[in-house]
Amino acid sequence: MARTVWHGGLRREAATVAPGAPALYEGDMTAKPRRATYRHGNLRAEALKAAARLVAEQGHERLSLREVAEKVGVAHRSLYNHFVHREALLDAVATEAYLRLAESVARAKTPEEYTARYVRFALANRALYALMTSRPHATMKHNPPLQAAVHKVITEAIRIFAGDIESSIERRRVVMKVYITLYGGISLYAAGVLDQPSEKALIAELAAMIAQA
Amino acid sequence: MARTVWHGGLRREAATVAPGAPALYEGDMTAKPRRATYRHGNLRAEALKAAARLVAEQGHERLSLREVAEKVGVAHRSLYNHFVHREALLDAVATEAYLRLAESVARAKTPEEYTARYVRFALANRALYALMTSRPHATMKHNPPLQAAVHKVITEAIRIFAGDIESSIERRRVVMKVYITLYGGISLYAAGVLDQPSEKALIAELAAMIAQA
DNA sequence: GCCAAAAGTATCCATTGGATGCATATAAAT
DNA sequence: ATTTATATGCATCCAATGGATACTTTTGGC
Repeated sequence: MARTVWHGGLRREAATVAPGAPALYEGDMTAKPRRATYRHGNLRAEALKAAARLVAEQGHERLSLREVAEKVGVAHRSLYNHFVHREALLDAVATEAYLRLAESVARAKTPEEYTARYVRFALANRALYALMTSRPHATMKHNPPLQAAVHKVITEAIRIFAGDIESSIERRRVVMKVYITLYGGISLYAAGVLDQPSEKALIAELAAMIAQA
Repeated sequence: MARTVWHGGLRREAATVAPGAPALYEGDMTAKPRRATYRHGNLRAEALKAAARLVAEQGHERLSLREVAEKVGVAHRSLYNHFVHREALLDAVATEAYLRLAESVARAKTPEEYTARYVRFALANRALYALMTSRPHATMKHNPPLQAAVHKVITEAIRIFAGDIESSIERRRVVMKVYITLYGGISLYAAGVLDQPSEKALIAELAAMIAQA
């Protein structure tokens, strides 16, 4: 068995500091853009931001912890102090995105406006939307912040689409219809299957589908 | 820039053989459980079968070429003789799945039956369905076999749902509605978001949504 | 029979997520 | 003001993966 120990792109200068060494971080600030302070200060938030941008650029499947770490200037392992694993980081990114979406749809006053806001958010942030909808349902059940964020979006849908419906069972049915249509429509459109002439036309079409019956 | 893209079962460049090498493969048959024959015989087909099973078991994201190779008893690199890369293998698996689905829906005689067959296939083969719908649209455009397989499924939908519609534009609209509803409904149901009482109820609900207007 | 292509194999590479163990900065307790 | 705990950061290691290169063995057509 080959024990090939591959030391990635390791370029460290030999000298590791001996135990009990004097002043650390003295003069070798040349090697890497070492941060001024040992503590980062706000790693979690900045990592989240960097991750969100990377997801938007390359899709969540391609997000690598190491790339995120490099962007914010820390060792990749440091991220584990704030996120138990890669999926947790993605969950956190998704949570923030849901909150932004909720904020937008909360301003809707009509079914058409909700539809428009939802669709526009999804299409303006396709990779992010793909991430949001990719979170396994099982995961959500054990991630209160994420669950709460999703709930906000749904709450607004209930307010708009089923506010005056008595039967709770019927209310449920309506909301289901809303999301089946929105999710299906956006997915197919984003995938290029629906070569609709425009985003506007898509919105109109989906709003019409939802309005039926 | 080369616009090659399908890479179906195509073979790469010739493998210039260097002369006069010392004979390996002589006496050290002890090391690994070498297959009886050097040639596998039907590697492509068997790899496809193994891959399909693995996808069904663990989802397409987790499929590893090495695992597939091990299942069929070859070196992982051998798969590259039949599939240019991992994605091509997944495309091939998806293609076969689409053909099976097409075969099923082709037997449908009514809209309700089409819906039922489509939904049942998707839910009985969730991971496979996820794979099928995950193929990037751009990929499909350059993969004739996959494209053809998808087309068969759609053709049957046209026959069933829009057979007697004159306007081609209206026909398109109807088919779009069918897939928006089916895809959205199945995705949400499979994700656990729609806690419908049963598959049967889901089918009825989706069929009703499609039938409207 | 010869030989080029087809179909395998071993081996290497870069990159990744994650585990371990240690170092250090800051807040809390003394 | 020390001491101590804990949160946060780092270097290093590891196994796995997709892919590249180079080589060997079959096989089918001549």
